[in-house]
Amino acid sequence: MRRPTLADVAVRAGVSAKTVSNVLLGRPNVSAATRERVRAAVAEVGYVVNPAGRGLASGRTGRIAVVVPNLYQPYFAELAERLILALAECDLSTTLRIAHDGDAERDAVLGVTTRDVDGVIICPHHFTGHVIEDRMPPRPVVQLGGAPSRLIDCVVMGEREGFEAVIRHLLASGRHRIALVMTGPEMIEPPGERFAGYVAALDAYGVPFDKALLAFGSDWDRRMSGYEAMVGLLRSGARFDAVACVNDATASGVLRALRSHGIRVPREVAVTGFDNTDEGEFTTPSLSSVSPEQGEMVAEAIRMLLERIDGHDGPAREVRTGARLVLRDSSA
Amino acid sequence: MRRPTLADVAVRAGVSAKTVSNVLLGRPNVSAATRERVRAAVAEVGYVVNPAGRGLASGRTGRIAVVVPNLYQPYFAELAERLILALAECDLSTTLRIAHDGDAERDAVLGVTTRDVDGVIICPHHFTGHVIEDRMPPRPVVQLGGAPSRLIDCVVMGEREGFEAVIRHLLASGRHRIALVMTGPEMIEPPGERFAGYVAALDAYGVPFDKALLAFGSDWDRRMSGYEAMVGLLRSGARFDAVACVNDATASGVLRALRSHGIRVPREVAVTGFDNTDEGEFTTPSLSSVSPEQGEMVAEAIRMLLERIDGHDGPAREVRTGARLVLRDSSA
DNA sequence: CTCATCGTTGACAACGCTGAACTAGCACCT
DNA sequence: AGGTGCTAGTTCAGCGTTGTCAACGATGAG
Repeated sequence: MRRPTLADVAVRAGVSAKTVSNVLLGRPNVSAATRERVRAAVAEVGYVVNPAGRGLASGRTGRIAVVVPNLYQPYFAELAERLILALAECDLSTTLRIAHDGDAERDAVLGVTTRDVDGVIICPHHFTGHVIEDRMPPRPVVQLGGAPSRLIDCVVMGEREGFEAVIRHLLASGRHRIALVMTGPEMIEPPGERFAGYVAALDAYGVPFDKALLAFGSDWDRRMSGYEAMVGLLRSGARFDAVACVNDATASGVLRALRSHGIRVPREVAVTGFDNTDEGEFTTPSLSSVSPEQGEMVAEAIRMLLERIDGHDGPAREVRTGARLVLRDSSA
Repeated sequence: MRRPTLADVAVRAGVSAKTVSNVLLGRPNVSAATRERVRAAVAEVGYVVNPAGRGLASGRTGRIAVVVPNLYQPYFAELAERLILALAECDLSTTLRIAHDGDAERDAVLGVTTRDVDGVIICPHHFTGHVIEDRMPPRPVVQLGGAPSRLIDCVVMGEREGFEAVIRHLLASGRHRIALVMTGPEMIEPPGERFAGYVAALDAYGVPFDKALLAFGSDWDRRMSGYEAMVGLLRSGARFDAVACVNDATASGVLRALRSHGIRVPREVAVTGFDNTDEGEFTTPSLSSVSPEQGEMVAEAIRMLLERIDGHDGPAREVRTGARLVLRDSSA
């Protein structure tokens, strides 16, 4: 029982294989009657295109590479899931690549490890457009989150605005010594989006910036990293009444550190996260956070990528999407 | 600047295209000298195979579909990540499919939604081999976790053994009224692996089984589900000194429910999870759990799948892998 | 009534690769 | 000398699809 081919459908419909192909590709210049006859024949013989054949003839694969640093971070897992489902809606299949470090991300963007695809959507961890220098990626690439560059289309989550909003919320509740738990010095210089939001909010309230309130974890999104950073800050003797964390996982570690030092949240110290992951609802106390509009981010990324694949040329674009403040017990 | 083809390499190396192909495929009947010459030529012209061409000619795609119910559960996210990386080691690319419900899982197994692949690895949520009845999948399929069936090769995580171990641990610490938080009645009838482990441990200690200690959540792995189940159990007035949960996420919700009712863990009630996700280290208190040997599971699944793709025929096989008890504060 | 035009369809040649079948050369045996 | 068996390599014909271009019939203008 061979799998039916275009030719089989063609015989059935009494037309040439090429006409069947045209119908399937939605090409113009096929009469409605023929179109209908072909569709019927396709259904009757149970035809499905062979992507290998199509790929060979057209030079396209119908596949998009989605590159994420890992899947254990809920933020990336959710983003990957949304991307896969949204791309499937567009009849595009997906190949997921895990890029553990900056080199792997660069290779994915430059097409070294992503050859068999029409385009790449990268959700970067370390990556910024700068690392590829002047080498243009051989295939369309869209960056989803992270720091934008002049080279690659980028969807920028409203990190700055979101982070500023959460800091303003803390300031408005009367807390003025707000510690900031980040991942590494590189988030300050060059200033990361979230750090910029922090500074902007302080400015708006006329609160002086105090370097002693910065704490750095060793690893971006491990809970342990937040724990270590918090312990370090407590040992330093710095005084603070709120802790803003760059993400929920870090905040989870911070909460644990505060608890183990007998500091009550939010009574003595308020804590906030970022990303609004599922977990935040179940920490003790539940965690205030900022929810990026992932649906919007994904839609924009796919739109831009498809335009590029369709041949759109021009300078790198930048689209900003929104973020929403989610208040829970940890900052009441 | 055309992308180089086999023919280009062949000219460069002074052999036929077929010989280059043979070298690339590691076929015998090529002298060491020729082999070396070809390799050099490949490197010089920067040749990379065109998977579409290869696929069309060979009938294989070099791609495996990995099917998971979602990515927001750390257990599946980690499994997917491991699978992707391990398959990449074997020069197999991966297409990740999200199958939200049993129908989607069945379609993936039966090849309806997974056409362009050489094989399928399914990490099931609802799926059991029975739903496909007598329809044989058109492509090799391996099931990773879940309930085995007579139809499909299956890697069974040592759920029964692992769950029995954690219950024995609770019993050994003197707790005899052990509540069990599960997802739905179907885990009891037909008996799920974890439920079987629970019963076996009770038997071994001569502790009578008490139906009043069973609690059911609405959803498999949502934290909220554990929360609701626990609240229900507390309202029922049942008395217990330990709660064993079918997974960490459920346990996280249970901890929250106990806390909000002022019940101290582990002083009054011990709590255990399953899966040993990262999160368990950061709950309050930290969560005792069972760690499945995912590395082993993944390796076995891939081995079986490759054997099938290589033409191995025969009845469905079943491989059991281990699980390891991880003790933390929640059951001290 | 003829000719140009337009919309529709078909013939054919790729696309890059591999399987099957074949050949040339050599060593070994009878 | 002639057959046999093996290795190293080649030739050729597709695999299923789409792009190019030519051919066709119908239509409308002159």
